[in-house]
Amino acid sequence: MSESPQNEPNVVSTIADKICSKLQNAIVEGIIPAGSKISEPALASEYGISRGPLREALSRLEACNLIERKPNVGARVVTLTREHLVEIYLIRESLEGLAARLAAENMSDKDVNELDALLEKHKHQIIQDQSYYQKEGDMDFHFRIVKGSNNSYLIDMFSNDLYHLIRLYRYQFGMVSKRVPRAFVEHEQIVDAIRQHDGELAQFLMSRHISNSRKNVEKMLDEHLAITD
Amino acid sequence: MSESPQNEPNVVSTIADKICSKLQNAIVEGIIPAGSKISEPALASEYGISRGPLREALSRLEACNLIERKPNVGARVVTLTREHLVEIYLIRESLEGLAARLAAENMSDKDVNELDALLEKHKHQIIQDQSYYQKEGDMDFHFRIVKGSNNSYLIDMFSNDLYHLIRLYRYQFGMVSKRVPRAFVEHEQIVDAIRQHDGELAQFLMSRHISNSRKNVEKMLDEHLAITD
DNA sequence: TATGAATATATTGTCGACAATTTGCTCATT
DNA sequence: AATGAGCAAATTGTCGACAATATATTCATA
Repeated sequence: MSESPQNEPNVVSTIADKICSKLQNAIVEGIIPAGSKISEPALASEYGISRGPLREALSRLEACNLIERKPNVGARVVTLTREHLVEIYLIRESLEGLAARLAAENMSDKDVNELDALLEKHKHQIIQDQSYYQKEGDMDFHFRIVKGSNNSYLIDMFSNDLYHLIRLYRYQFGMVSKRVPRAFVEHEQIVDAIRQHDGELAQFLMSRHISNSRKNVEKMLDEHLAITD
Repeated sequence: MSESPQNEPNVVSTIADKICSKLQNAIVEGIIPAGSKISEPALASEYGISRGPLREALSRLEACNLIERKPNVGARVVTLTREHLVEIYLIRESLEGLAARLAAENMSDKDVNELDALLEKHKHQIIQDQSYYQKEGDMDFHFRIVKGSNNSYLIDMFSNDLYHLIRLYRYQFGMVSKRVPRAFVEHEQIVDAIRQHDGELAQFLMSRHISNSRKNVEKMLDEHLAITD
């Protein structure tokens, strides 16, 4: 049910919580279009709730950079730009590089084995359904390593802010790349480095992995824009 | 008036905005003690407002990791731990390293000159008032470089989340170090690298600068704890 | 016709009251 | 005296209504 990366059953009790999750998905999937204005009365009646919990949800959406709010004016869904996407990738290079280093230093053998099992699962999924791996599978891998860092702020940033932004751009720019086999090999290299507790190497490989991914995306965007124009 | 790092006059119009700023300062300065429970009715009447905008403010405080909320239970100010402080420093090493690199690539000569002027100002302040440089002066320098990165998410994270957390720990652990002269030299080195548009070097120097700072803080905490026990 | 002021409409911000849930207390039972 | 069930008090979550602000429209004037 829940699209959020945390494993816990996620018993979202309050209305604000539920509506926040729904809105996150609605924005990611473009049901509420990028750049569009958000009307509080309209949304409230649409979801059958009052404006109180809705505004609480909007606060959180603002915090995770999915909407922008101006006092006394209202909220808009963010507009997607190539520049912002690059900005996000640069931050991921830096932050997930750190995460990989810490994961290499901290993860137990048991954790590493589970990570390996995940890769094994992905190997089969790639054959039968590349698109799944490209979306959720890749996300699972990266989030697993962030969790392995054991740094609460890192985990927090990833699961609250970055996670939704990454999904948003994946969904709406909807790019399917030829990089899947290459990316999978890079994942294997990263896990190897983590298993050997080689933090420096894990950091280097993770940064480069995301950097490669960024360059690939930039190239695709350029080509796509060239066609569109 | 405003303690926030952005330069704009910061015309906070809405009550929720003002109360959020006030609460941020109150928490940073320990007026609302770390680890204490927050009573919505009590706070609301204390500040002479209703619970609506207060809850909106609490949402933001939660987003910047100053308080923790549990549904149907309430909010508590975060508790300060050595581990969390180290986590924050690690993230700063990574993120501000990136910021320095981007700043070296992007900043105009005019921006670099202003940064230099800031250092010159600090040089005099150190002589007459070390404590100022150690708190706000250091913050000014680091924020200036983050802004120089021109990465909106980086700027956002720093000014919304990290900024307040850094101030919180500085205030409450209130450590005054002997590192001021050394830190100043490191600042100069970083600016030099930025002036030469040597991104790699700027990143390395900034990461090491924060890493040194972290080690110094860890050492001081250990000594302090040793005395306390 | 174009521009701008004045008004009208709609939207956001704030408030106080009620509902739902949790916490603390009382009291009976072992 | 200690434990636990049941009840009372307090706190959080939600709602609908009102106030303040911004946007849209109307109308007069150049």
